Amino acid sequence: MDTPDRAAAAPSAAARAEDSPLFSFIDSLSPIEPLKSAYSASSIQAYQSLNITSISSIFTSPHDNAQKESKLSKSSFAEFSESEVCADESDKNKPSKSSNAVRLFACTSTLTQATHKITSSVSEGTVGPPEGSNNLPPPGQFDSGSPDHNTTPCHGVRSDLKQGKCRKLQAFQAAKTNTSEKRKCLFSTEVQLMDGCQPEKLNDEILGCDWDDLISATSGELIAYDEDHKGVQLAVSNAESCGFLLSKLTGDGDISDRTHPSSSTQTYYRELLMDEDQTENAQLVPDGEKNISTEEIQDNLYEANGSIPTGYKVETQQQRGMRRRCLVFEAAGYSNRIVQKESVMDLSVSTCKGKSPVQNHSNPGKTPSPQLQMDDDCSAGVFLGNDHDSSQSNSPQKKRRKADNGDDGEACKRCSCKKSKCLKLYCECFAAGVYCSEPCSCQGCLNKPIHEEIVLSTRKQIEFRNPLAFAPKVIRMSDAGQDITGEDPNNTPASARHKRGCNCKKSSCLKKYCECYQGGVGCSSNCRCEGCKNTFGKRDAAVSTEAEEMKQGGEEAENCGKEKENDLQKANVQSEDQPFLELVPITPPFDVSSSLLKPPNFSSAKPPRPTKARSNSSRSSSKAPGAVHSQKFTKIANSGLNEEMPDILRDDASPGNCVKTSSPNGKRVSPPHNALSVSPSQKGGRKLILKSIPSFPSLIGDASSGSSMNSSESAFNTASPLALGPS
DNA sequence: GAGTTTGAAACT
DNA sequence: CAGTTTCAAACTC
Repeated sequence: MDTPDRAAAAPSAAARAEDSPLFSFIDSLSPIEPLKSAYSASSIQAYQSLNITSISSIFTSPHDNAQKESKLSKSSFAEFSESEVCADESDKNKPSKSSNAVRLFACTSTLTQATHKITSSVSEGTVGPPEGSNNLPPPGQFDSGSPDHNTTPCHGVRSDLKQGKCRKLQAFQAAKTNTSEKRKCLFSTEVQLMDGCQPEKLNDEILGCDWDDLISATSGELIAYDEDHKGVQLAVSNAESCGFLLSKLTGDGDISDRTHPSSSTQTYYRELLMDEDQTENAQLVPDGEKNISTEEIQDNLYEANGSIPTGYKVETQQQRGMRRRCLVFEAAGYSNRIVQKESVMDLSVSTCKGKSPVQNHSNPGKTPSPQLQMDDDCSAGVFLGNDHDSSQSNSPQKKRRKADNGDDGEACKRCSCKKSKCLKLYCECFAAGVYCSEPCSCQGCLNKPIHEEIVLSTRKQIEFRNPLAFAPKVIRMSDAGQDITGEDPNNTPASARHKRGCNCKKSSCLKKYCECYQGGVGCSSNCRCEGCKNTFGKRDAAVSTEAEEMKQGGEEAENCGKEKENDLQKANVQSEDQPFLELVPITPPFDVSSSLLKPPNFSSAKPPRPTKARSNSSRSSSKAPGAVHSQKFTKIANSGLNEEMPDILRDDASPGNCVKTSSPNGKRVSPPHNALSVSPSQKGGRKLILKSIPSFPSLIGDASSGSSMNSSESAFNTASPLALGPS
């Protein structure tokens, strides 16, 4: 990292963002790194061998985290405090101040400065160069981790954190082969920018405190690399912490001036402490001190973009949005490519939420260049507005910004869970398959990327209990039909249905308590509502209509006919928790169109409910909704999507598909999990339609994850605007 | 903003 | 599987 002859690489790196080490690194941070690698024993061992203290204890700063402290999920406190707080606050467990740590910080510092420089070169005056010869605040400004803050409880290292680290490490390993030299160039150049400040020296001067503590947790993997690549890879592989520090040092601009959180964020932070952690952490975290979650550190990798040349920014924003949105994709092993497509999708489709915090705080006064314009438009803000940073969102400014963006409030509205930890379907975010994000006001949230394992396992459990738990609640066919085919605008919302059906009693399906009404669809026979007055379509009408259809469908295969008849009877007696057989088959195309092809609809609705892309699952396949409602399906398809549907989709369900299905609880039925695979034996239109579901791969059945992933990927591609394009 | 209502989700 | 409880959103004031 201190090779002088590489100094010249910095400008070129700035100019050629795509070739830059950081870019490569970020690019390598695939969220779907194979879990195996993430858990590789070697990685974990290397990490564990470091006797790492927690990140929370590392980045505890009462001042320098105005931007981020409010981002802290309360879970960060709760999680760490409950089981992982180590009472021993002494230094005895701290790793000795290692050269690695020194290098890391030095690297960070240099990177910071270099970034400043690069950024400045991109847009002069946008980000003032760091102040002071070393451009670093005095030790006092780095209260976090300072001896003064040794009272901060040192937390254990979360296993998921380790895994995440290891995963990133793997990613880095994969990427470093091609980019290590470039990184070296970049970072060596950065060293040159330090005006002769030696890393160790810098560390000694600036830290004046236990920065080794700060380093230890996040630099575990880096240290492992340090042997081979010295500080270069150390810094790069520890981009998270580097990013964190970057944001501290540069992203937030002048630390001394910005260390004091805005009142809003501070308030938020304190609310976090008081509301949830007062019983757990309040006494452990003195007022004014702040722990920085690992999640936050992850975020900082992206937030570091604030001081990163524009060329990097878009890419990392995509990554950011990716993380925000692809909760399940990650777990299911979606390819990074797919995820990126999703990101692109977001860019083109998603609502314009608040601009990125990065942009806000890192590019003050920037004169937008054509490119930096790109960052400023809504597409760029989507991701950051969608990410799980909460600090910015909680500022009135940001909220106002969101409101100004014109989208209805619901688009930005998120959960407010208090007790569910956002790990139950009560949580809209969790139910939607997304991580909680800044708009959320949840408490004790575990629905965060950092709690990925918990989230996924919980999802699994819920899915196991109810395979359709995460399926879209409402099938809006009218929008889809209009969007895709441009036909029949008279396709009323009533033609769509709430899949599971509501159970309203007092709301008469006239209020948003009613999911059908909320979804803008009429009630159906699936509903068990009383006194239905759904303006989008009453349940009684739906039932009678379906009854007629049933009768007309007498020529259907015998088994299917029987099923239908039974279904009709059930509907008529209004006592059956009829699975959403009726419309499940059409869900995918409609969802695709409504959520992906029709931005207005997208934005006006709640976070798009992820449709389940069912992959192989004996459970579901054996209980496939079948063709009980094949005629309905056909009718619907003809009315709305016939032109757009593949021939196979227009095919009436074959008798073979007439499988009566039932959910475990009798209320919900899962579409075939293998619907995504285009198997000849699964030629039923339903399954092929499901292929289009832009949804999560089933978490059920890991054994089929491979096929699941593939099929999900296929589904996703189909769902993606990119895939939907003429190409 | 606090309190109430509501119905889905979770639990037993 | 039905009844109950829990939960958070929707709603009202």
